Amino acid sequence: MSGLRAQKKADKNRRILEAATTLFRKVGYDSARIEDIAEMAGVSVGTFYNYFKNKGDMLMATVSMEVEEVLAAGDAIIARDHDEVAPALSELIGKYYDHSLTYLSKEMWRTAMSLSIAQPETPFSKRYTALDHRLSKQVCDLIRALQQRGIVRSEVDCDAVGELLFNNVNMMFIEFVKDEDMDVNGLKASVAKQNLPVASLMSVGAD
Amino acid sequence: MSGLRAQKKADKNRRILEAATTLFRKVGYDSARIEDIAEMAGVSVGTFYNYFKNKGDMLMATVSMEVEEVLAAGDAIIARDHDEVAPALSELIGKYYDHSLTYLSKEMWRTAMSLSIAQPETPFSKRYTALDHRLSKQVCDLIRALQQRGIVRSEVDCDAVGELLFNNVNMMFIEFVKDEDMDVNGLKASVAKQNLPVASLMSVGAD
DNA sequence: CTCAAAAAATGAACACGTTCAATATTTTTT
DNA sequence: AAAAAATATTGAACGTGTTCATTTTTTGAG
Repeated sequence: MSGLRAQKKADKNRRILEAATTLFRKVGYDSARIEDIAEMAGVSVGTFYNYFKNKGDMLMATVSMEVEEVLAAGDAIIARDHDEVAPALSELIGKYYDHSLTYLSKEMWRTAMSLSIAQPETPFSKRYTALDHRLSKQVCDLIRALQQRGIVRSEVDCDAVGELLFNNVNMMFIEFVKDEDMDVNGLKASVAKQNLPVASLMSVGAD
Repeated sequence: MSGLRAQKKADKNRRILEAATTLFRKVGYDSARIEDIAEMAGVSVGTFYNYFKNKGDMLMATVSMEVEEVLAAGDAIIARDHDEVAPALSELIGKYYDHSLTYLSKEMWRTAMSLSIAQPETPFSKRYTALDHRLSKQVCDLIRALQQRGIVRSEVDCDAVGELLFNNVNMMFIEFVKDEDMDVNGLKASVAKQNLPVASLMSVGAD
């Protein structure tokens, strides 16, 4: 039975991941020492590094799950009928923000973003950046869908506006995770206010 | 002569700062060890920490100088006459980008941004964020100036649009410093493309 | 079943940012 | 000018992420 080794491996992988996410949420990313994670998972420090490239890589599993779910939810929103630009945008962006703290704490987001900027050549950063681009593309897709339904002016460059809006969404999210006192509703309100002029200018009918 | 101590202090401060920036640019931020910086400055490691709170704080002096200069240049641009939105925006943003690598390398920017996100409660992060806000406000000021000259539609919310545009500028700058192969001209072209629809929609006269 | 080769686990050792008790220097007081 | 107080310097020691030579476990062929 050659499955013994494979099963042990899968089991340890799961135990380490569980221990890490538990500790990250309980004591924070920085204070969760590899030694503690390894002990809680019932393995040695060396084994931890056998399963994960480094401490930061542990986060990516969680970030990835988070973003994949929100992308799926976003597709469902785009598929629906919308008759105004601003509410459609608010719904998609609101979904991003509402979902954001499901698996990750603000501190975990900060760490993930920080790592992806600090070491852009690592697999971690490349995966993070790829997820970001898929989100950006989704906002572009929404604008394009609205344009095809005749809600957005036909001369508007959907990709240009979509990227612009998403970059704002992203930057505001950075401000959000940097400020422990800021809540999701405040964030959504700020972004809605920023989007409004662009949304109304690009709408058909309004002038 | 009570100036002996003060003069020594100023001298050491300068020597440490010089050594650090030299090494950061020569071998990169991560590879520049405190021990090396201290040795090059002719002081002990302990003394380094007497003058600077930590390694990251060394960067802030440089970042601060960089941004202060660009803010001054930006004010001069805003004061000038403009008759179109897009070129005015491009000029201000182009100045930001052109100036950005004067004192800091891409790696130093990445480190600074990364630190400011990872530890938002530190003085480092607070200073960085404050500089960011002043830049954001400057973009708002430009839009407002254009509006007062009758170039931007009167119903446009200048702060909303300004923040949106600046957040895009900022996010694109993050992409820029994450990619060693991207040059300033490519960056400027991308941002100009993103700005164009908004610039033309908000212009008086165009529809 | 035995045993050699492959795979996995281990924890001591290392690197580097940071701290701090001890020491040295400068300034002030008398 | 001597002593006391204030300030500055020092480098060994510490904490924590990461590496790697060694040991243990698993596998499959003979």
